Amino acid sequence: MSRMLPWHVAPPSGDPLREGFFSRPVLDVARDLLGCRLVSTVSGARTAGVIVETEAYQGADDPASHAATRAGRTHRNRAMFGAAGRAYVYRSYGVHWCMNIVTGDEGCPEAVLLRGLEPIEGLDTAAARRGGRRPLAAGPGRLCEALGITDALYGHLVTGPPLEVVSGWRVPDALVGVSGRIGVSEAADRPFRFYVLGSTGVSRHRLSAPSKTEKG
DNA sequence: GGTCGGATCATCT
DNA sequence: GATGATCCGACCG
Repeated sequence: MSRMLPWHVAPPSGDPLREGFFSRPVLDVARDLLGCRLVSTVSGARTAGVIVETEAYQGADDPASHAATRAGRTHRNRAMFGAAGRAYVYRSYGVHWCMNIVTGDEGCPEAVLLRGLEPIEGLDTAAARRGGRRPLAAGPGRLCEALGITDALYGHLVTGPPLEVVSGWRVPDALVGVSGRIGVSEAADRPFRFYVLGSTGVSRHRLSAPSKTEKG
């Protein structure tokens, strides 16, 4: 069941976000990214969608993060330690690309995983990239496929082409859902996932995630 | 409607 | 050598 949302009735408008938007605490950025647009220009094709689901990964103390203390700084996660506003793209399960935006202060490895969006521009291109499969961009792997995001964009700033985040509508608190994180085996219960209630771009996933707190 | 197993490989131990 | 911030198709009801 989908809800009527602002971008369904009003033409998109807004300006590219600046790096200052991203050099804030990761939870603030994750929440405020809802309603913004992600625009990619890859191989001459422009595709865009409204961000409707995000997940925060909070620094070295976060055991679910690729940059947890256990792992430390590696070749893969080096972008997370860099300046805010850059893309951290990685390969998931050897199959999919997933994209984060680095937040916070340089040296502090925080990032927001983009988990879902509602495509609003370049729908034909996105559908072709997805081989016609639906949903188009609900879920981090699908999102990257629909927008043509690969590791070619690793470390790129997201403040201008080929990949940029544009301000959109401030999603009211009443429409923002908060939950634990999906697919992680540790600290999954931290309320670091943000999504737009009623949006078709929010990923569906298996219920009854295994509880990590159970003990003998 | 739902639940389940396999794909597939860069990365890290 | 094991793991994983996922997705898809098969199968069951």
